[in-house]
Amino acid sequence: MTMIQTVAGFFSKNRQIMLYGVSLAMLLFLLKWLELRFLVINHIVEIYTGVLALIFTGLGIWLAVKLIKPEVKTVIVEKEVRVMSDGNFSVNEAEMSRFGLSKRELEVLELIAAGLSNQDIASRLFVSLNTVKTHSSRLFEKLEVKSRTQAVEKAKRLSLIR
Amino acid sequence: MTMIQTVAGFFSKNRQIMLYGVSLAMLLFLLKWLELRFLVINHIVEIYTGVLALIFTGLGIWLAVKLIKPEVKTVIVEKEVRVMSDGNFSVNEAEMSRFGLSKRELEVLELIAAGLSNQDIASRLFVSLNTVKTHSSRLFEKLEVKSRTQAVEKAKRLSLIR
DNA sequence: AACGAAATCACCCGAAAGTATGAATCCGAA
DNA sequence: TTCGGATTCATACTTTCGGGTGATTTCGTT
Repeated sequence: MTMIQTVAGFFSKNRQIMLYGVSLAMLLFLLKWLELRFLVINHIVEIYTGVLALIFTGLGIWLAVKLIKPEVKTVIVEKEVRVMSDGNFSVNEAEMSRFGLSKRELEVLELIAAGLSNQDIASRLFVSLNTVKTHSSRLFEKLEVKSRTQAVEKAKRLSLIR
Repeated sequence: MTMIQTVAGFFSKNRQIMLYGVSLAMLLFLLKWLELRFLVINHIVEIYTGVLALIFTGLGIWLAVKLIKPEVKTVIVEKEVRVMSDGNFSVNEAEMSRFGLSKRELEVLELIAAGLSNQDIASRLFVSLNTVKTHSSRLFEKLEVKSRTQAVEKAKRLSLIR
């Protein structure tokens, strides 16, 4: 902020200026009134000065409090966000050979795990339904399971598929 | 921090103080000049008041700046940190309600995912096969799938089950 | 007490899945 | 070239799954 802008900003705060003027006027009236009644003439200047000092010191403090910008402190908090394990690791080659699944059987297994029906898999692989059944039966034997759901469960558990 | 930076920082942080000081000096000069030419004794009170006002307003501001602790405004910025999921987090409650699965339906879903047949599930839950079929049918409707394998795939993908 | 959601069970039917057996073709290794 | 595994397909059969409908009971809420 430049000095020009500071000055402009100060004067743009009209309410403060108004308040300032009104306060001053009222004070002068009060002083005049007091002068006529109670205060002794030979101390009027000191009293006047003291009152002015107090008032304008207070005004200055009030202005400063209003104008000073709060210091901004930025705190960076690390927030843990759990994400799916990104599956970048490949399928378990060791377990792969252990069950002796053929390439085609593994392919069928993956499609079964994706939730496809045998007919869907047949269409996808351009083979007959019977072929898919044969493959699935054989891979069930090799995995020692009795249904496609068990096969998927075991295959995922052993990371044969992701 | 170097001396240059310190001084620069001081001036930048106390622009308002500087402004008041400069204004005061200029005003005094002006008054001296005016006193020598036009204004004399008959305006001394107003001038004195103005000068006092400026001085003590400046004093007030200076005091405030010196004594008042700057308000610290704390801004918290959350930074997301990706971590591998270790499977310890519970099922997704938000998605849970989205599908409106009942307690029993979720139970059946979990057993289906474990690879059990409907008959197995019936035995495990001590209910009839028909009951399991009803539950599974209803949960398939709610999950908008057509088979147990698809249900398992979707449920695991959405963390409805682990 | 009335209500609605949840849970339970039954029966029927068609579709899908799985088993068993046999067979043809292809392809890489011995 | 021969052999065996892999792949393909077929037919027949059994089991399981899933949809549809209807009914009863339980239980918490109003």
